[in-house]
Amino acid sequence: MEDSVDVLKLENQLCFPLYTASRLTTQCYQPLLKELGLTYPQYLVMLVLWERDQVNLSYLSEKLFLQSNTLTPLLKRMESMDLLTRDKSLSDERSIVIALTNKGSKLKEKADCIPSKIFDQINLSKEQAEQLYRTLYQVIGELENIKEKCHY
Amino acid sequence: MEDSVDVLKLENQLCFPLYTASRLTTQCYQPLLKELGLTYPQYLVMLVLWERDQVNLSYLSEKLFLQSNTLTPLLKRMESMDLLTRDKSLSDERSIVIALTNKGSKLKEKADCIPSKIFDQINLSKEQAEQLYRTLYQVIGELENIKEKCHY
DNA sequence: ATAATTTATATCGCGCACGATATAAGTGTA
DNA sequence: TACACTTATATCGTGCGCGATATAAATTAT
Repeated sequence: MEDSVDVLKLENQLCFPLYTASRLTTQCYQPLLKELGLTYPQYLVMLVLWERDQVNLSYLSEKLFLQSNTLTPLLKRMESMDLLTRDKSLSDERSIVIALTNKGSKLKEKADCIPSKIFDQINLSKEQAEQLYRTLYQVIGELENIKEKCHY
Repeated sequence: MEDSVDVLKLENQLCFPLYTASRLTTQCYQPLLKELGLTYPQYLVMLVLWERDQVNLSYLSEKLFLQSNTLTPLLKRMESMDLLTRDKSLSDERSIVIALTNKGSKLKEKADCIPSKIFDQINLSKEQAEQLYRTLYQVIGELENIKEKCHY
């Protein structure tokens, strides 16, 4: 970041390359995920469910930093794709349980090769990637903290 | 990034925190940009135009890594907000010239305080921010290169 | 026990973002 | 010169993503 008089120059913004890198990486996923019939946000949902099946919407919301207004339609589409089911929880009727179908579970095998293919395209060294990872989660932590404070 | 057997664990993905940090930072802009009547992508367009007025759509496309299918409606809305004008180029009728209005130009003054406010929220050290910036542009460079190659 | 408050999720409206495609103008080749 | 090809932008359809709000169930307070 150059010491520039004009703070409003595009090249002096930190969030713009963040936004752009995010979009470009998501684009890289598209052809790979197309073979699985998934969009990138759907893929993220699957990652969570492959790791822990039968969760409520809040759990997905917490893990993915996405709200129900985004997740509800997204999960509905995935249900219609027979990847998962959405049922009311027995212990709390306001809550829904999201569970993988067999088809949804089996999709994991096809997804196995994706992370390394993406990583190859990004072409960062392992050290750079780790540093980037840590910084990004630091930013996320900061912004999540701010968000929680704003609720009071 | 942990050495984990399961490459498909959410915590082992690099692009997910990238995606999330991008979304969260964009959210931070919202209340600030709301006062200017702008969305984040519109703000980016303004950054480019404040720096260099009277450009064609391709220029914006190149600078912002956004395509015409995104930019055309976005610019149209900004034209209707009287921030800019879109006119056919005299030298090439396929091309349009996007120029700031007085209202659009003056908005820069109100935007002046935004970058520092955002930077404060992110709360990275200057060194961390610079490192992040460099790495992000490195990723962008890599992925843009791949994209250009895929056109052949 | 009842009312007030909170919580889990859904709905609504709008602005992107993007793959695919269309349209018209400009350029290159035979 | 005419045709083939390329280019600049627009259109189309779909899936998010998000601020704002609604609905119903659960919890808390009185």
